Amino acid sequence: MNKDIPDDVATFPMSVVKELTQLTGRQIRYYEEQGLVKPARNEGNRRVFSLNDINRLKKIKSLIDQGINIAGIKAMLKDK
Amino acid sequence: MNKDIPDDVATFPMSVVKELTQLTGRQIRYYEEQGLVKPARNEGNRRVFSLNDINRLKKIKSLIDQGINIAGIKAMLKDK
DNA sequence: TTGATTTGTAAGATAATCTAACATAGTAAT
DNA sequence: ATTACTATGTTAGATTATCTTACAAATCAA
Repeated sequence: MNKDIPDDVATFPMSVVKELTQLTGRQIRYYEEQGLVKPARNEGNRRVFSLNDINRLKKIKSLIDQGINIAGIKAMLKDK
Repeated sequence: MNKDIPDDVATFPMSVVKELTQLTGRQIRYYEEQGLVKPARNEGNRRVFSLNDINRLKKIKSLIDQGINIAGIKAMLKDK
């Protein structure tokens, strides 16, 4: 009945992503700084995340929880 | 591969809902005041919308564009 | 014309997010 | 053990987003 929102369309603000991923804002920004995620920005320079971004962050969170460091995660997520 | 977000979970901020529905903030707040939508609120009293909310607003927008007034829309959307 | 409906706009307050900087615990290397 | 690096926390100050309330204006109905 409805058109849903594609996985690559950025619609989620930081607050929601923090809840959904169980990551802190600091962590999310750091992972972006490390090139692990590249959330879009709105006109006011606020980050806006897609479902793809969120799933990627969940994956990162999982790997972090397994004790894998950023270098390892970079290697594992080098592709899509 | 991914768990998506259920239609009734509130994750969208005003800014995104305005874009997705082509409604103004004023309109959205007015429709809420008229009982046509009931978005959730976060801890800071900001509105947070679910996909169901957005689809309902799109329906309202469509009816408004057809020249139907609030009373008419209320009648038509009285049920779920 | 009068009154109600619907939306715009503005003001002032509060919340959310941003960047940059410094602090710190943990890990690895020397 | 000391040093250096990694990953995250915390704080500060600035900027953006959203909230409520009020008043204005346009539209529609009586």
